[in-house]
Amino acid sequence: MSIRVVVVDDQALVRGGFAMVLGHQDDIEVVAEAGNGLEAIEAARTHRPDVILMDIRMPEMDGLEATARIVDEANWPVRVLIVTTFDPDEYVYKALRAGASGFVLKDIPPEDLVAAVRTMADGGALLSPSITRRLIGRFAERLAVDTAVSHRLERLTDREREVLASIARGSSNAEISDELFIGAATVKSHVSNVLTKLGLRDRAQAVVFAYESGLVEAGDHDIGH
Amino acid sequence: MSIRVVVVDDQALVRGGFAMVLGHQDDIEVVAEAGNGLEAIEAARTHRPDVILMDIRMPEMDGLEATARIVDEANWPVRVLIVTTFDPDEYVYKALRAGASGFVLKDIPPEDLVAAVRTMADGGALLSPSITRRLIGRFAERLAVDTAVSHRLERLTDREREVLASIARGSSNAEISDELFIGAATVKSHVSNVLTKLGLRDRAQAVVFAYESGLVEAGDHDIGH
DNA sequence: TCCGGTCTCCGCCTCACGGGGGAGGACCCC
DNA sequence: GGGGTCCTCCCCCGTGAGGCGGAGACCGGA
Repeated sequence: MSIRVVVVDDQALVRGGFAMVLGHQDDIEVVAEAGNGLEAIEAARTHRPDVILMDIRMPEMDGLEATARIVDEANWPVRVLIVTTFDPDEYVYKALRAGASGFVLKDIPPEDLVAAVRTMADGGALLSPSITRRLIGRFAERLAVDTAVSHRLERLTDREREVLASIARGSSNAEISDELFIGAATVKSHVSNVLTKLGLRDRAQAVVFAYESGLVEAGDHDIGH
Repeated sequence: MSIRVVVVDDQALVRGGFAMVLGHQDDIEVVAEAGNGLEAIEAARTHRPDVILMDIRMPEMDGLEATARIVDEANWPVRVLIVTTFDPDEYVYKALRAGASGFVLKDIPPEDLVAAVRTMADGGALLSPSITRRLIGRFAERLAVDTAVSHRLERLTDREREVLASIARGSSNAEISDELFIGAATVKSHVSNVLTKLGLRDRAQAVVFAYESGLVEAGDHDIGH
């Protein structure tokens, strides 16, 4: 069972180059090529490939939009590898958001591209080193901020941190009282202490602090209904 | 100029294997080996390598602690590649937090390890495909949440979104009034509308919403002084 | 033994906050 | 012209929130 690939790029030359490199591999078969997003969707429907090499800048419909639609409607495990000349952050995030599983630059060595396709077919994900670096950078940055600010968190007692966590969920004093099984007056004491120790004015600022300090993280809990 | 590498692992056999694979490359030179974190720090100081292959689980001092100290005190561009048998999330994040630039599993094919070392030396970063995938997953997840909740944001007028953004910075009504050059009464109107439209109770919950919806992101602005 | 920290709780006081309801002006579209 | 939305501003009113001071109980260390 070879890996079935569709190559999407508006430049026939580039498309041909990729197809040739991949086609020469025993375990890879280029089943179709497409010159824009619409053709890509059509090709995906018809051939149900394992992997799609997708350019971003194309006429008619760009690769991001096409990726989103293909991933959305596909009922088989298709994986999209974005292959582009440009690498601005926005493209990467949009691509990942659209459902792409990989993102590499066109200057990638042929053997690496082949390896990338195999990785994708195996269910893995892959980013260009420079892009991976930025992703890591983002994470490391956030974590660094976390550690820096968490010093102030240490000044709080365990109970006060619990109260702060409740505040950060949007709880009122009465709700915190229920959540922690303590009296309303006690909650007020704790809240006052938290605000004083952290140099904050009100619970809204406490929520900001909780998020910025990493005590809670966006996505930790649901909002609304 | 060959790439100078230090290999750190408590198992001599593993260490030897890595050293042999890397040593056979023309452009890579293994300048030292270490059996635990303390030795790693010492070796890093002495040899000032370009890349350090670092195991995590080791006696005396583990690889994460050693990585943190080395990266912290190094005044040359050293890059640490974590090479481990285990891949739980926590390790990855701790490693990146400690300052590692890469994270791969020990079952990596030799040629890939060599490529990884070269990537690191070039200033790139690298994660195992499975780990990259999870990183991407996290991002995609967050972005998905972003889009889902941002629908509700669209119900707000431009001015109301501005007010919400101010609330999310921890501003009081009076401060928002100054920031937006509008009267205090106007601010109250906007705040009321925001809360009503979003189904929230008070400004604290509005802050939570702002973070969870992606309107603001942790790290967007400073907190405290 | 006493001291300090923590957790618990009680008043009292002030006020910013938020709800309700209303109103005028600017703009746009039919 | 009329209807719609948005931004602006006003008053009244109730209450949750936060500051301040005090207090009893527990526990661990000096």
